[in-house]
Amino acid sequence: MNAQADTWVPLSSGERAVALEVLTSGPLSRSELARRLDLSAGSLTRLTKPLTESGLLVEAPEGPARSESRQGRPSRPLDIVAESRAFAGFKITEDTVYGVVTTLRSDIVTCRDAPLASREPAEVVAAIGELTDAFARDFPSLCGIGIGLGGRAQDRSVVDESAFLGWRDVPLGRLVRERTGLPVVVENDVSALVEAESWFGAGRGLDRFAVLTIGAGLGYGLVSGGRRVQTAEDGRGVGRFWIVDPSGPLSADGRRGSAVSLLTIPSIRRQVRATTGEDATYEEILARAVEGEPLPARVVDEAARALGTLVAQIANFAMPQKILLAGEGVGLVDVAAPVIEEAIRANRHPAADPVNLETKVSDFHDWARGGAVLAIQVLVLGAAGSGPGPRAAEQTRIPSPR
Amino acid sequence: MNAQADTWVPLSSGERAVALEVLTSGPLSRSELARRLDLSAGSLTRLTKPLTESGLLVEAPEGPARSESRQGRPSRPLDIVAESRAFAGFKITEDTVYGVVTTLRSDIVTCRDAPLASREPAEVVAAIGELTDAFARDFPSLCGIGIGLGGRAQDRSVVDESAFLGWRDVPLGRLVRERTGLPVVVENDVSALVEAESWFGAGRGLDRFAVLTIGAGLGYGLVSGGRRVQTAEDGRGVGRFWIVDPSGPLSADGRRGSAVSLLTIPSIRRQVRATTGEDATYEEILARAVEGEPLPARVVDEAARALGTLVAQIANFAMPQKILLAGEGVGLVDVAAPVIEEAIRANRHPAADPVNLETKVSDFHDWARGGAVLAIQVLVLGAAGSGPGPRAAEQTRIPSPR
DNA sequence: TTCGTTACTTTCGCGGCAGAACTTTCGAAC
DNA sequence: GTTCGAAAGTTCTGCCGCGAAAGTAACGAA
Repeated sequence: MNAQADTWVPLSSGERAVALEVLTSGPLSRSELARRLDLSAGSLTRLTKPLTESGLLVEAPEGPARSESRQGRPSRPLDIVAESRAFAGFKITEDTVYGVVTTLRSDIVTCRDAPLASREPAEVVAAIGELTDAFARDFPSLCGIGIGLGGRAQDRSVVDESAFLGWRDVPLGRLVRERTGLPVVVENDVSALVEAESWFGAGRGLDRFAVLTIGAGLGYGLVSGGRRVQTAEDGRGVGRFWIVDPSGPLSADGRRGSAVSLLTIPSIRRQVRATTGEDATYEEILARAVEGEPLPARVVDEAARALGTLVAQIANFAMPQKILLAGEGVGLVDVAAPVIEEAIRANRHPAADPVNLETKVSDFHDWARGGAVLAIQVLVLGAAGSGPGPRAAEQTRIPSPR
Repeated sequence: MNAQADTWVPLSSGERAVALEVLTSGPLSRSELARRLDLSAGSLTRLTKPLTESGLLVEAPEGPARSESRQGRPSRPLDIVAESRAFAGFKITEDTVYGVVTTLRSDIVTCRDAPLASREPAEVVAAIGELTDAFARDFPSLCGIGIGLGGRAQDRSVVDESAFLGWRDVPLGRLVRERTGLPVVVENDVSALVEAESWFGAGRGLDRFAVLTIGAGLGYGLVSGGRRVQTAEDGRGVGRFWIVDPSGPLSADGRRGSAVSLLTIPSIRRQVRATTGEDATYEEILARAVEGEPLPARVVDEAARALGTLVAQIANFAMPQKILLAGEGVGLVDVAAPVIEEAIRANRHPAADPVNLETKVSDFHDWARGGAVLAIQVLVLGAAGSGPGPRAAEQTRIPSPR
């Protein structure tokens, strides 16, 4: 029952494939698994037996939805005991640490936040430590911590640089590990969100998948071959150099019409403030644009056009099967969908496949959940695996033929 | 010796992996192959033995370059007898069919072209037939035909639509097959070039690889996971809807600053003609821009900026390991490299990895070579395989873990 | 000569897989 | 209710592919 190992690494490659498939794609019968993994029915019996015996998989409680009048012997869906483990995920902002506890499936069980008096590493570690203590009281099965923040992390542990925290080379992973005694993963927040959506969210099972986040800044992540592509600019504030409209508004750093200057929440608020003189929240601006107030409407329209242009460029060049819009700034989509769609149309071939666009409003707890997913990945893959996908060793080689 | 099968399909998966690796990456010793394919030395003996016995692989003649003072037993590189087979590749333009014969390695052995009196399918088939007859006389081992053209092909056989030929639903594959008796593949020319570069050219062995072609039109192709991504807009004249500069010059179809209107050879010539009044060739315009003539220089500069912007967008969003610029219009790179680089810099994060950009001047025979590569692929993979990469069945599934 | 080194071959044994036969459990037809 | 077919799952067998280890071959260096 509780004979689960501390990591899935001892599982054979076939067993791990089964466990991962069940983890990411809900309860699945053995025959369905056989189809998905391209294995014979016999192999599935062999692979699932040790997994059910060790308690990692259980036969699902057979929901009442099984009234589907199918013929033949009813299937026995296998499921993971998602609640058997708990994971803590944190998102660090300028003034608050947001924390969540999730199940193995990354469903959020609890939220709890802590204000930050300062941005000193010690202060942040203390806040995370106290939150973790509280989490561990309620969830003794807590077995991993993932932390997402705006900035870059080396080896998923050391914060290389974080402009908004003013950090350089802070060994956050080690500090939190020493404070809590739990394994810790530190990663850029956008990267964590991309992993989370690729494993458990909108990008589940997709080969090519793109995420664009809109908030205080912009974020972009690409999944190719089922694995997130790592780049040198990850966590360094992407989008300031995506010039959407060379004749657009001039930003503080001397560039015209960058995506950041057109699309981020602070930029939109600044533009409205500059023209109307009054300070309004993002939501107010969107509401006033809907009501037809000309100045906010113009700013929002410009933002929507920029967003549509970006989405079209992503679709044109990266050709993902799906694009996810996330972050606190996606409210724009609700109020300006026609403009966005028009901009996409204007920048994309009419015969092209329609852009598979999904929008997900994310608050800070969703970002924290991304951190928890990293912790889940570490348990499942051992060490710093990144995404279900071809073996790491294959990354740079020519994949096998046919 | 000549006991090669008509297709590699009877080979086992491991054998085909070995043969493909040798085919695309020159002569390789068994131990080097073992490293690349992640197999043991013993397995390599097992896999290579039937391949050498059947004559598909031979021990390389051991070039004199082996003076490398390495210790131990000298390696016996294995090679493919590239000249054992010949392949015909064709590129159809408005007024000419360009033909080449290549080896198994896609090295061009012969070129021969035929003028087209009309664009009627019968005329084109006749021209290809005559060229093939001539090729077959000189190369009795000719065993496949690949045809590239501007347009879309269904099932690699039927020309769906081709605007410049004025064709719709022309069964070109069947017609040429009946005329020549050889297996025929028909494909969009850009797609063929992408396959060729991905297998034998700049994109060899790369997981993510992008190709941008500049000529009478624009072309774009993306390789992800070692396989070319197919899209609905392939062969339908891409780039007319990539708005690079919303305040750019107005094109005939009412759009401003599209990549096509800024970058293609006809557009550049038209712009120069409109401002100077005289008709100049593309090469003349480039030369006059270099000499400092203001009007051509301005047009060329704008084109270079557009190209740099596009390259940056591709790098930003598709994150390929390499971008290849190809086509007849890449002469632009020679005369305006600094402007292109500046535009890339302006549209890309300064901390990002430098764009791995390669330029390849392509004439029509290079396009024809792309067709030949398709024929090679058919021989090697059987039927319509597309690129070395994960098994086709895996395409839509979640790849196996770790 | 001898030794270490590297490339390749041979042999052996194990693990993972498919395939076939079988069991279980359902719906549908009679 | 009985029978049949269909689908899910299990058990068993055989086989193929791989790695591990030992053996052979061909070199350079001491």
